Amino acid sequence: MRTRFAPSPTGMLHIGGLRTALYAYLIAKQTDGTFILRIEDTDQVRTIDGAVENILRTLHWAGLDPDEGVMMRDGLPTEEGAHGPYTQSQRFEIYTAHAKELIEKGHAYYAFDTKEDLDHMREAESAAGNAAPKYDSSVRMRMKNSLTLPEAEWKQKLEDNEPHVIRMLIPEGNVIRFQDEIRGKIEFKGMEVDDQILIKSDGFPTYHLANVVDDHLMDINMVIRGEEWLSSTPKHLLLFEYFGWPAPRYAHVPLLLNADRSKLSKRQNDVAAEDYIDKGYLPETLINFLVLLGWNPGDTKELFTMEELVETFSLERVQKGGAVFDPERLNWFQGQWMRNFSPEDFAARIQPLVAEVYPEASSDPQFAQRAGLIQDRITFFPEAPEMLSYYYSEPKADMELIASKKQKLDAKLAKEVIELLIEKLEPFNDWNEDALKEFLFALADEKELKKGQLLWPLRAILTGLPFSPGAFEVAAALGKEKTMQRLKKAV
RNA sequence: GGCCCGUUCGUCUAAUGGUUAGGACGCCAGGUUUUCAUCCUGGUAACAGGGGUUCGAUUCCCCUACGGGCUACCA
Repeated sequence: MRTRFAPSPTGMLHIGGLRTALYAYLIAKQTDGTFILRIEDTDQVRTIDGAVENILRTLHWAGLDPDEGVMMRDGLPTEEGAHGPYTQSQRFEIYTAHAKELIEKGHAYYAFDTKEDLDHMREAESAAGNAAPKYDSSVRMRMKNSLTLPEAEWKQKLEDNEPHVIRMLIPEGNVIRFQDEIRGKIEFKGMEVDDQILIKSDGFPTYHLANVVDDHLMDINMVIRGEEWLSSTPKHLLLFEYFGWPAPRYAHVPLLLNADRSKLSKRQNDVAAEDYIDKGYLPETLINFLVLLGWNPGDTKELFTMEELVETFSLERVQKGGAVFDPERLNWFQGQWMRNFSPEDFAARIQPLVAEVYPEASSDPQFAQRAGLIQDRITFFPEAPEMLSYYYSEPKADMELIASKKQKLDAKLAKEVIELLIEKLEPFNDWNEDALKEFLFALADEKELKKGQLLWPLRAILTGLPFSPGAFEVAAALGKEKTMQRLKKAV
């Protein structure tokens, strides 16, 4: 399969776009095919500087590097492949030539209507009770175009460079049927659409023309795109027919929705993939979460690597209805993937982050062991520095933290406990987690203290944090010297 | 308004012409635990409604409702 992802460089990559790209990527990969990236920048007004770079960076982060088309090389966008250029603004002449071909074949025509002409037309149609005024056979003959103007006249207008567009001639009462890979049979009875503009007055093609021409010229045989394109598919199919080209197969993927089931929007959610990168989500998390928003493997497996997805993904198992984007579930996947790292990988990933705050961490021989204690406790890498702060800086444990209502521990008792700990630990030398545990449990029993009454102050003093790995673990990892120092300082 | 698409627990979803309608997230309860988290056990909760077809429909058909998309010289 040759699939493509064809975003417009109008801003950050949308999370729904990322999912569409993922599906297209998976279909290409599982057929040893080609995943192509094409840039659809035919709207010169909405095109934003840097958007292409952002899209490429995000796709790379997600593991969806294109095989062909626009891609990143040495940090700069470039193009590779035999079907280029892959940026539509560089294919200007191709579209013009194809539009002219359609005119010659009688499937398209020049129109010279101004914005005002069209406004008047719509007003008149509304007044006449036509709720959906269209530029079709019912009004076509009253407008200023090469279908109605004498040939000499419209040719003169062209010569005079009078502003004009090229419109596609939509036949009446046509029935278009096609097979959608996800939805099955789709039927449009009577094409109730405008004579679509193919070339705008600025000479650029519209989506419809550029998309069809490029999908053909780039040998795309499977178009995977959002559901919002379903209604325009008849126009595209008609265009393929006009050109005499075989049409690709189409798969329209369901939309991503807000909690209230409206189309996923900025107002209610973060919609840019970059927002999730910035928050610290792993690429594995986002890919895993997104692929299951609209697809399922047919069994109860939920955790998938990209390799596994390439194996098992299929369009037949893609859902027809839209899927609500549920951040809670996203977070669950994040937890799963965080815990999925081997302890070595986990330590290697967080070490640079911790070292940014505590340079000492980069050469800490005990780093791996210390990191291992927090793997189950953090959901995002950026939480790591704080969770390890007490190894590299003096914690601030005030009495407010040390005394704990929940542990039935007031300031007075806390003080006594600390003194007891100092007294008993001073001569204790078997300084490892298990031995400390055994020793301190026995001590609590002996003094008729609840375990929490003994251990909470120890943990609080050693870490200065309300939540952290356990007291024995930290004491062992910290070493006897530092442990005793901190206890003494707390009194 | 018109055209098109859709509808199973709150959410992501499975399955089936006959099932106690399954799993996961969340939530609740319990267990492990010095805290938090992890982990373990259990619980809560769904076939949009109405007609058909059928011995039997959540499943097939029709209608309705609801939701969504499109209806631009945006993609």
